[in-house]
Amino acid sequence: MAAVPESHRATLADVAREAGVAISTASVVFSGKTKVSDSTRERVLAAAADLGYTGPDPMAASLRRGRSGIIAVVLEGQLRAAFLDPATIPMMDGLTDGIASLGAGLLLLRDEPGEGGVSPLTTAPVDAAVLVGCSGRTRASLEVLRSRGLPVVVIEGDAGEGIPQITLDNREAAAELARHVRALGHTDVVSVTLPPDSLRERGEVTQERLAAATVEVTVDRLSGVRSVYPGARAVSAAASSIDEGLIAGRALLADEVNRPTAVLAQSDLLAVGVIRAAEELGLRVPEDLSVAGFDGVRVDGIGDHVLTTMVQPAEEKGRAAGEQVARMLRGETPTSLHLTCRFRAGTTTAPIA
Amino acid sequence: MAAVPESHRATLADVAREAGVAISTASVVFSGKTKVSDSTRERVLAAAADLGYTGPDPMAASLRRGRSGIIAVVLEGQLRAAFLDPATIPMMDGLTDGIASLGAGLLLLRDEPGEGGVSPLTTAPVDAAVLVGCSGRTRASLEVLRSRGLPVVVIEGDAGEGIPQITLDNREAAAELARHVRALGHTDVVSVTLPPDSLRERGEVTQERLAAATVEVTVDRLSGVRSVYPGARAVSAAASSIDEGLIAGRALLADEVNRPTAVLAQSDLLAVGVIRAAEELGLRVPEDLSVAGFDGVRVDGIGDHVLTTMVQPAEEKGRAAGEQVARMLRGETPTSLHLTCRFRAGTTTAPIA
DNA sequence: TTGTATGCGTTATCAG
DNA sequence: CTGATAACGCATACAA
Repeated sequence: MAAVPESHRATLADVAREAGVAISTASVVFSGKTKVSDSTRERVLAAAADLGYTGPDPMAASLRRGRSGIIAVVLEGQLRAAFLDPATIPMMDGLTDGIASLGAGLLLLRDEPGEGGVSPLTTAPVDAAVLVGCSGRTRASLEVLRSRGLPVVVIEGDAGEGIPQITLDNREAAAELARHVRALGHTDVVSVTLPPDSLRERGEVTQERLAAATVEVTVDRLSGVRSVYPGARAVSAAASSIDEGLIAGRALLADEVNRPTAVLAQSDLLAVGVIRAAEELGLRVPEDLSVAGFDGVRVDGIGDHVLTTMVQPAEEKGRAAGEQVARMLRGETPTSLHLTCRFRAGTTTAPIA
Repeated sequence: MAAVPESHRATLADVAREAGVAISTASVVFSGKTKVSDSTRERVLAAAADLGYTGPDPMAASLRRGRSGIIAVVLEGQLRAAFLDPATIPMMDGLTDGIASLGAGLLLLRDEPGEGGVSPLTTAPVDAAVLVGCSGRTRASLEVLRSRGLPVVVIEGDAGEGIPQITLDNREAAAELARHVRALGHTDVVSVTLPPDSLRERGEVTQERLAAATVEVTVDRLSGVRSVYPGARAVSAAASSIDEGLIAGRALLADEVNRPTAVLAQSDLLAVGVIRAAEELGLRVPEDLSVAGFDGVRVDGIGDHVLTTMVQPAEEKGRAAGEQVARMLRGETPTSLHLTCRFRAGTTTAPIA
């Protein structure tokens, strides 16, 4: 094998010349789209090896076929923010599977304009895009993508006309959980919610605040709870994390007089935090306090508890999005999907004493 | 704005014709590489808006420029496996920063061959690649990338000749932590390690097992501990998680007779698990047991403890890799970097009683 | 089965 | 400041 000349990488033309065949023939040897005699193939492959040719140039191939083999995943803000949600990773794994039939890769994009002021969304060679949690700026990203004529799928976000989206039955699922708790006899229930808006302030979720809320999932899940417990009290955390749940839990449970008998947390992480707050205060879960979560992701550090929760099909969410992308790329019409969460009985809720 | 014809997206040629200018002129209006009179620019922009032209086609531009604006991040196995390590996300954020000057995006690739048997590594239109945790199959990926003539940077992995790599002073950092503990008077110390190999079995780290270990970081950190505490006992966890630390901690601390006075965990997550195990058994940290971690990432759910640990420059790791990539792309010679961890005194270690 | 001819949509060079 | 022109490297329809 000859050394690779840094100056000029070998091209198909070089290989063809070396092998004494036409460029198209050499091309076909690599794409496999047409039969080629064994002898020719070998000659071509030998020439390729000799020249250090490792296959068609991806950029040239992309231009020619009109496909780059890359799907964009558009997340809000910093990566670390997006990955704070434990459902994100399984979702991405599902997405990877969903687009596996395309042999495509995932391009991680933030929805912020980059250095030069131009968003990578405008300049990235992608075949399609998946928007995750479409709110605020993401809405603008959608416009850009659409105007480029790219297939777009939205996961859990307000997409608008004619854009396939993957949604969760957040409201109904929250209601189911609430009914479970009601069936256990609880009447004094508080909801610990995700941040309702980008302000991310802790505290009571008032009417005003709810009216101005921008995070759909927060609103939906709370609405589900209140369909069972009208007017139920709700306090919001500043983020979805164990520590935030702990803070909310401490505030909630410290007041012995108005202490609820059950807490419905809008995420498993928050629920774990609440449980920990309860334990700190000497309350037993579920004997003294029932706690339910939401998401059904594997939470590290929960120890022996099994959280009562609604399991969301996180991986399925990604896979579905990927499949719709694949369909659109094949020219088929995509469909929106509404996925449902599944109730999981755990050890953290019990009949009221 | 005219409707976008699905049949044929407008091209620069269309815009130029509509605006009555040469293609090259229209091109410069978008690239800004040359002065253009205001009047011409406006005509071109107007024509573009009219035709629904949103800018140069990325694939064509890529081919022409020889740059796709995409950097590959090659991770081992499933995404969820890679993201189990809490240092991964800050690392990715750093990487994003590091390549910001390139205006490039990150393409997530697994190092497994895809559907058709051909790895995306061969066909993805990327300008460079960052390999994370180079072991086993990743080693083969390196070959592929190199033969394509792409710049490659390796983060925490065995890269081989002439490939710039970003490494951590795992051994020395572990030793520093051990010295801290020794200075506190502890003589009975156990190390809870990361998995030494892909078997991921829990249990005593024997001589044989250590000799057959494949995970460099595990070996290095243990070696650092043993440079201070020769022959110190070590038990391995099956993964880096709180729950695994809990399991290891229970096993370690249950035996009252041989109970160590200090535990050096190879990750913060493991350390938190050990602390929890101690608390379960009624041991106070740090009064009855000192526990130190490694990584210095923010661990959710740790409550009020501040872990004594070595803070690894996770974000810096990514940034450094990104910067080296940027350098190589600019034709400059890259350099390998050896980053050092910083000791952070917390509330989980104390002088021996 | 193999070769011929086009053009995918740009950008860079250079002349006007 | 603007325009003509030549690649960039390949994949396909079609002819042989």
